Parts: sequence; C-alpha cells; structure tokens
Amino acid sequence: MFSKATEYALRATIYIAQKSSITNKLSLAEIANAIDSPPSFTAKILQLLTKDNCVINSVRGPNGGFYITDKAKQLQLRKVLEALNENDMFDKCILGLKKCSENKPCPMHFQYKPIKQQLIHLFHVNTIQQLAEKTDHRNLFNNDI
Amino acid sequence: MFSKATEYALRATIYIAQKSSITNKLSLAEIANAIDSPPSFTAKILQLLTKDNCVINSVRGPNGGFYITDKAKQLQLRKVLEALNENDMFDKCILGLKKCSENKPCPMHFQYKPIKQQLIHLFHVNTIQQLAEKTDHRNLFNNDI
DNA sequence: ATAATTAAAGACAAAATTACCCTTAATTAT
DNA sequence: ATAATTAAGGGTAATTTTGTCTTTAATTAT
Repeated sequence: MFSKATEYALRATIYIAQKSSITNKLSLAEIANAIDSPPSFTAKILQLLTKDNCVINSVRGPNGGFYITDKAKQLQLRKVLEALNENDMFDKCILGLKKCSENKPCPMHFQYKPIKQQLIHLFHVNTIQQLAEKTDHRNLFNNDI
Repeated sequence: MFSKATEYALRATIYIAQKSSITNKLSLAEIANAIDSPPSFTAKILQLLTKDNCVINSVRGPNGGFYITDKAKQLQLRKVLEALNENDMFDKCILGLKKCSENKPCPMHFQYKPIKQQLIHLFHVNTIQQLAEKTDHRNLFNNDI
C-alpha cells in the first residue's frame, strides 16, 4: 500500500506523539528501535517531517532529539503524507491511467471511487493525536511480545 | 497503490478480454501499444499471466498472440493479482506492522478494516468479463483523444 | 521443407527505493 | 572554553523494480 518511507513516517509520528514532549525528546536511536526501522533511513525521514516544523520538531545536542508540540498533534494525519510527497496517492487511478476521470472512467473507476474516498477520509479526519491515543504504546510497536 | 507490473497486468487482461478471441489473437505489440506499457516489460508480465494458462493463453507463430477463453473470463479479477504474487497485499497492515491483528491492532487497524474488506471484495466479486464490459474499449485506453 | 512470424526465456541495464556511513553543525553539560 | 552528545547533510552502497535486448522455440503459411 504505502512505501517503506511512508510506513516509517507514520509509525514514527504516532510513536513520537505517544511518548515525546518538549521536556522529553526522543533520540533517533530510540525511535528507530521502537518502530522497528533502519536508523539511518529513519533519520532521513525524520528530517522530512521536521522540515519547516511541518509535523515534528527537533533539537540537536545532549538531551536533544525529536518531539511534537500539542498544536502539531492536532494536525491531520494527511500532513505526514504531504511531508513525504505522497499526498496525492489516493487521487490516482487504480489501474494507473493518467487520464482516468468521471468523463472517461476506467473500468474500475466507479467501484473504486467510494473506497478511494474512504481512504482520503481516513487521513483527513484523524489527527495525529487521535491516532496516538488509539492504542496503548506498550503493545503497539515492539510487537515481539 | 499497485506496482507498475500489476497495473500493466490488470490493463492487459481487461484489454485482452475486450478484444481477443480464439480466432483473433492479439500480439504483444498491439497489447502494449493499446494499454500504454513498455513492450518488453509487458512481455514478462504476459508470461506470468500465461503460466499454466492461469489467466490468458498464448500461441506462438504467425497469427499467434494472446487471447482469453470464455471460461477464463469468468475468473475473478483476483486471479490476476495471484499471478503477480500480489494477492496478499490487502491482508497487510496499513502501517506495515508484521504482527498487527485483531488482538494486537495498530492504531489504524479498526478504521482500515472495512476499507480493506471493500478492496478485497472488489477483486473477489468482479470477474474479468464484467470489468471488460464496463467500458467501451474505444475510450478506455489509448486515452490521448 | 523452408521461410516468416510470434511468444518464451535468459541475460543484462537503468532507475528508483531502501539503507548505511561519515563529516558537520548545533547544543548542552561540565 | 571544552568535551560530549545529538540531529543535519552529503555521499555512497545494496536491493528491488522497471525496462531492454538477444537468442531460442514453436507455429504457420508458402
């Protein structure tokens, strides 16, 4: 469904929203370990999420790390996809046709349409905070228990 | 959503179902041109669809090419995904967690679940024939009009 | 039989994605 | 001030996906 990059971005964002605060920043190492992702690659993705403080914030140096503000927690989950430039993925034709449209629909167009809209809805209605609250972090990730 | 390979496979299958018959086989060149895909890569994909005659059939030599039997047209669209080994893609966790389940759901699990089921439904209820009939082939592909 | 045509098969190449490493910059604690 | 810590940034490597090319095998028309 999503690229690895997007999966890691979503997992990292949710994890950071669950565990971080301005006074308790999370290091790259902790995040990557918690969400089971390769640290170096995760670093690149966290950079994207940090650009212009679009989703999360970061501070360098001792006791530095990544965190998210209460305000940013109110952002729609869609912002994560935007940061990864994958926001338009749900607009695309399921058969990959460039000019699929209401006027010139592909054979799956009208059946896929309501599903597509629900997928968009999913990322539009949920805030980062809401997702973070959905599950106890103890059994969310690190799921080797 | 899907890989290029899967997109081409679905488009090719639908096109072949629309235009071919045992007496009117379609060449690789015609198919690739019609569905706007790279010929050599499409050849590989058609081979997968032809393996064990799982979806389409092929005949070599003059007036040879690809076609689909009336019987195969009654197959579920899911068979195309199976041939590409992408049949399990809808079973996967949207966040990429290996052990996401009802007992140990990821934060998006229960919201994604009904959408996932509709996606599976889409490929289970539609036969190849039904999809092929959905749109007039003249304005399906070659959509540069 | 022979030549022409078409898919099958295998090797290879290009591009994109994923992953890693090293240096630099910023920040903090001492 | 200095040393330690941590993310940022750049370059590179590995892997996967996508795409190409050439040869072989099968079939047909002549």
